[in-house]
Amino acid sequence: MRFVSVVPAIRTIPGVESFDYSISPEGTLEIGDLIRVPFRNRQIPAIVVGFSDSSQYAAKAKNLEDPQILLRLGPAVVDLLERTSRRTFSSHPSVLLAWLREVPKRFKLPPARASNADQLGISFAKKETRYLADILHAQDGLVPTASSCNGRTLILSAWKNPATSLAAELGCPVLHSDIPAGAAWKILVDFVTSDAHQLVTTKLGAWLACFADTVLIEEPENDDHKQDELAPRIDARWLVAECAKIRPNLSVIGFSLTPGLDVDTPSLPALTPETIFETFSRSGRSSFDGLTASTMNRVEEALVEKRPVTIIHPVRGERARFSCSNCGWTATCPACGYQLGQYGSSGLCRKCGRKSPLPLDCPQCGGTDFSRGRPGLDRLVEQISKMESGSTISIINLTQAQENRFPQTSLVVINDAALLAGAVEDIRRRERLVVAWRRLAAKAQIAGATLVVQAKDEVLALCQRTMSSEGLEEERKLEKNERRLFNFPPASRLVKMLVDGDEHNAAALFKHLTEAFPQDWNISGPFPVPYRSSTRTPRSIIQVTLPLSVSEQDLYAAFDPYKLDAYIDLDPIAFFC
DNA sequence: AGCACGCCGACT
DNA sequence: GTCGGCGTGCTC
Repeated sequence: MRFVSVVPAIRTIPGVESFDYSISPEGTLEIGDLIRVPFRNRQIPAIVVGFSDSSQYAAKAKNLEDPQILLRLGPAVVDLLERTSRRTFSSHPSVLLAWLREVPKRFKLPPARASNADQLGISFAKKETRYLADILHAQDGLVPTASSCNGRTLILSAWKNPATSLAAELGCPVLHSDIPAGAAWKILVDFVTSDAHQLVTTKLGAWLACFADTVLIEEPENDDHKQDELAPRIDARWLVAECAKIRPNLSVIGFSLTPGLDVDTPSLPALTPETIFETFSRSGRSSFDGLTASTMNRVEEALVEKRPVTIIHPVRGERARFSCSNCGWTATCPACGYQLGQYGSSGLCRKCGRKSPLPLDCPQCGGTDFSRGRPGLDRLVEQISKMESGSTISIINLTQAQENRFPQTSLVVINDAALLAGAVEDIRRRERLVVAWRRLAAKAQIAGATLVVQAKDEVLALCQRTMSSEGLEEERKLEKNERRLFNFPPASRLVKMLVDGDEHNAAALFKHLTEAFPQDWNISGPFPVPYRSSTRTPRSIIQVTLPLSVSEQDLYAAFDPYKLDAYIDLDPIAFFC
């Protein structure tokens, strides 16, 4: 009797890792073949991971007669699957499901063999990151590099829209979460079976690095390369690096604007767009909410010169909060307790997204003036539309600012640069702000645009400073020093554990960890996650800080026993929440 | 009998 | 983490 072990593309808890089926001895299956297997009363895609003459499930094993091979993915994928499962503490099947998502029920493609150039014995693989102000179009930027690459090239972009425009520019397909299953499958098969091909993908296609000769990573410093939902939390950058360990012939080139704190680099690109720094002050207000008088002068000048004007307004809706200007009462979400933003005439929870009505007058003092909260984008749009030639001004939110290019020679206004980093308080806040700010400044520079930056003095100083190489270097030193002081990455290693259930649950695990882990590992928590929508169970966070000297192997061994009790994140992108 | 619902073990 | 089998209890 001969058996094949497969990893099916389904969600399972850690521990349910593979399933055995009986096969005929003269079958042609190979490790890494993607097939369909009968599972319960369905046929589901699964990858072949091993063969054996015996199985502890022999009694249950169903027989695979003439299994249809969908795609020969090969052993590198199985290796990467194994490593990813180990690192993310999620099961092999769950990781495979995250990679394949949905295999269309019917597709008319002959069984094809995925390949890469490994067998050619090429060994001049590059591993480098280039620091450039114009990461796409500089002489050694991403686009010229992609065009000059031989073989198969995978291009990783952190966001859908930039990925799409990059693909259009390169004339190649794009893969992201909004591509329908059938089309996505075809793109995937095309990429892994053709000899010379380019593909732009967001994080969900990062595992295709198994089949690339070169991987190009846009903005490797950007945390949006990581899938930060619950499970599996996969970092596309880690996946590519791991793939390069499995396949030494893989070239990996990053194109970066602002190096991460964990890398040492001699060259920090300076940014030189035309920039006007506008400090907020009481006297300088204009009649437009959130814009200073001097900013509005610039806007009017630009309109006269017929230059396009873009205002980036990072507060969505009508107001950031619905708050009484008399007594300070603030509307909160009845479901989760988080602050409500004002969207039109109703309240919208910024945490759980629930809509709820807003009172006409303050339930605490009876006041009717709710103009205390910061004015939002919708409000500004309305005010601007009343202005003469206001219709030619485009007002965009942070996501749009992040994903779109600016028009040539335009005037770009950012209302409160401090909000570029998002609203979450975290020790990484300043780092994120610098990354986001430099990204914005680079885009203005590339477009030949003038940038008007509004913020309070302290933020303006940070922005101004980090445009130059020396200023950025100084900021990096400061930041690294602070991390050392407070014992945060990259000075030490931080592991985040998310525990579901009531606080006793988390407290019990915490107590257990303090006894099980070495003395010099610092365990803190459990911190309850403050705002959860009412339908969800409570959740707590435990943080473990440990020395950088601990090996990967020891790390895996230490945390593996707890993978059923908590979601474990070995490289969290948010340190506090 | 027909159907909705909830529990609990099995999935190969 | 799901699925589905089975028991329960309600309705036609």
